[in-house]
Amino acid sequence: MLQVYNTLSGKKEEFTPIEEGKVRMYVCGLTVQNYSHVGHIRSVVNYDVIRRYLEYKGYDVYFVQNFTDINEKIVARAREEEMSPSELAEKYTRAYLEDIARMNIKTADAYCTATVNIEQMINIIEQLMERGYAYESEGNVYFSVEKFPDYGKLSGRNIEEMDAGSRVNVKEDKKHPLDFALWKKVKDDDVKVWDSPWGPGWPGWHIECSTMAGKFLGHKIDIHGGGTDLIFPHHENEIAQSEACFGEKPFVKYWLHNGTIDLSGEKMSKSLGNFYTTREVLDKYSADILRYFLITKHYHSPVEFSYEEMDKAEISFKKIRNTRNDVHQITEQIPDKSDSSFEIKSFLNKIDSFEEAFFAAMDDDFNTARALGELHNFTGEINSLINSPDFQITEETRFVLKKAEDKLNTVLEILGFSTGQKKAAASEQEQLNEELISYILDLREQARREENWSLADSIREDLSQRGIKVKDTSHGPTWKIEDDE
RNA sequence: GGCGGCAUAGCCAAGUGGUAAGGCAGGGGACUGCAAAUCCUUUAUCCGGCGGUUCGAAUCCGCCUGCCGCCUCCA
Repeated sequence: MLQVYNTLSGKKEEFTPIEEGKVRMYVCGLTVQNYSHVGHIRSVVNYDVIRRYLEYKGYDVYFVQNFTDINEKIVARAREEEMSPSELAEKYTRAYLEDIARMNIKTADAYCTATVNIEQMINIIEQLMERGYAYESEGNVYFSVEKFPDYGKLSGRNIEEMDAGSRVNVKEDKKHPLDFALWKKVKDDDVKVWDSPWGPGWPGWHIECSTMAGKFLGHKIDIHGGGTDLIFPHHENEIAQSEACFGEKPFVKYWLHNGTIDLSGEKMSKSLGNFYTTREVLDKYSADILRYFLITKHYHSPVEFSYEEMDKAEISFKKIRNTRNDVHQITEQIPDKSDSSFEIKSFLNKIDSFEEAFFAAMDDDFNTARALGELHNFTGEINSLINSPDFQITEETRFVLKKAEDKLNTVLEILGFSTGQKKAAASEQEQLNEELISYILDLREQARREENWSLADSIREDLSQRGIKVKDTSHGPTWKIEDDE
């Protein structure tokens, strides 16, 4: 049974989608004003894993993500880069899509942007005004929080307390300090604005998510995700707008929030200027390692990013990957013998208990940290088995290890790691290459048998120079094309 | 000032009532021509502090201390 922590209730709840077998999922994307940073990518990886897991469990998931492509920041950044806001947004949207492709993120079923949905937003703002939830003031339109009794239910606040403690300068044209903009008047002559019944301007930030979630997923959705820093006011305001306009509640059944990435104890963010972009980290480490680093912690917790910890993650992840590769090498080989006295049947139980433990962890609010711990236990068992002195490759051991390999591939796939096995699509050229490498290694084995270590070592070194890493094992040499790790 | 969260070994990190997963680093072995990898073993009588509830708490309650997030743009 899958349980998820719902910010709305503050508890873990059993996950049951609104419509059986289907999951409608909306995740706040980013303001496309710059390259994505590690904090963004953590969020993306997190919901990628959640989505993959839901799909693995058989749900038909429809996943939508937005881009905020117009606001004051975009305009400011566009000036800096001397281009139009739309050009800037396009540039960084494209960069983002490149980043997530490198990260092996499954693409959303739909991406949406604010600027192509202005009409729908205006429509919703009009409805809110008709229903008395919103008012116009000097060309701006605000949502009136006092008209929405549930305001604060997500973030656990109430209007009176907030009002008392407010330290923010309040715009005088608001009826209540917490009222937020649905439509903003913009008088900048150099910037493209949109016409509206209230004059030229552009939409407030929050309305785009209500509008687009409603448009693509309907008025009630199963999962809405984002960073903890969006709980208030962004998601609180989304609830207010959507429930007030569509009249259905709850707008979102499960609110999921991921923790932020910190640097030296402070939140990594563009406004603080303390961030590492996704691409600069990916220039140093593979996507798998960054992903591993991110999911060894529970997704709610804040995570301190550092290259020291990335180095540890690299070593730790490679253990898992090496085991997967070693097992694969064995299952690909022709058995030495048809049978032997080596006892392996009991290992099937270990495969089963691993499976059980792994999925129990994932069912517990997507506890990837625990799941990875179980994975390490399992790879340890496998290594212990295949490295034991009397291990032999027989039909039987191969059969059992094939099961283990399949299990490993399944969980690595769920967690979104690259599976790396591209054997199926090997071209003729690749096959020829493989045959040549096998041939070279056969010659090297001959040299080794003759204890011609200098020749054997220089062959290994030369191959390594060409990106082919050779490893001598008790079952003979293995090789692989070096990845960028 | 308000709301919320966190505090587990040298580091990272699971664990929400039954007696401390996992990874990194370190110690000791093994395997090995070398390299790479791997295995075994070891490292918290204790979970920020003080009280309380309980047969029993890192886990529940109270107080205290420290750190962080949000309340302004933010994944």
